[in-house]
Amino acid sequence: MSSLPETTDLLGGSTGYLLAMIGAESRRHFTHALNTLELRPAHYGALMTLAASGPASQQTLARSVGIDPRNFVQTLDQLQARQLIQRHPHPSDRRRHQVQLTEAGQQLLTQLRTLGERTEQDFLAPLTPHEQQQLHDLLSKLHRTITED
Amino acid sequence: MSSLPETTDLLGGSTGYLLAMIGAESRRHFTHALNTLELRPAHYGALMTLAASGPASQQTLARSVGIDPRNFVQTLDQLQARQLIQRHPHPSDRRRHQVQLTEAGQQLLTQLRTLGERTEQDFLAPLTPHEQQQLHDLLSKLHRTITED
DNA sequence: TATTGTTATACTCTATAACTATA
DNA sequence: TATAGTTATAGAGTATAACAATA
Repeated sequence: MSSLPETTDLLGGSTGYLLAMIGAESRRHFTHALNTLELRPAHYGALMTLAASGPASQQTLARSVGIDPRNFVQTLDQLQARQLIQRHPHPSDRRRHQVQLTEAGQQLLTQLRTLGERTEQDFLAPLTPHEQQQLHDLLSKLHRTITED
Repeated sequence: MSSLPETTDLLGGSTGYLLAMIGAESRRHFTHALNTLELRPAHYGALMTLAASGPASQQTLARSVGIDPRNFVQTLDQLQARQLIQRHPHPSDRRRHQVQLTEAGQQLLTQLRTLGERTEQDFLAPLTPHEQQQLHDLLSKLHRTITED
């Protein structure tokens, strides 16, 4: 399904339900855009987080992206197969793998960033810039409190 | 994974990503609450929409809930097996099934409504009532424009 | 004992193709 | 030719259990 329920339904009265539906739609929108680069959201999250925070262990990275570390192994395998990331042994802890971007991975970042921004602007176009800022602030506040637990 | 990524990550700068993550978390929260009644979100959507709009065809109902009609058949089968809904032949169109709540289904609604409200309030607790209203308005506006296509 | 990475498995959600019976 | 309901199937996302190597 690519379309959301009509506005006449009563479920739309619930903010929680709206949040779940629009969140899913946002993800679909984003997933579709990433398809042009043959990437999925988890790949995007991994690459962007690596770019932002530098080399990290798989556990740290997985938690930052919001993916279960056990399900993250395959995601990294796929990125490694495309030579976008590398796994190195951690200098002092032999259990860990230090994950980092390759040159190819870094080169992809420019495209990834513009694609991300364009896709987001496309999705949020119905809102004014001020409303977009409001939405971002409200979501940030929710996000902050939820993750504080 | 039951926890969202930390606030320090750069993905949180993207409203679209926040939307997708918090939407998923809202759904998890809601799914978990519905578990106490051995129902899933699709069941909840079907029952609440039936209560609001009265008897409807499967197609109409599926679209109102936001589920692909092909995937909706099983959902209705399960509700019917628990005798919460009934399928009747449509009086003038023999292709259609008229779906409606049973008495048991209607009796469940009270629990469903209080559970829905309590769950939503729990999730949105970090926001003030005014902020909750703001969020609802913004999401409604997005929802309306998206479904207008 | 606890943690890192891994494999295997399962369940839900979502998406699509193909069929039937009716219109 | 189009629509309503159905069946079957496949993929992505998510979750859990169990294991080896290491701390």
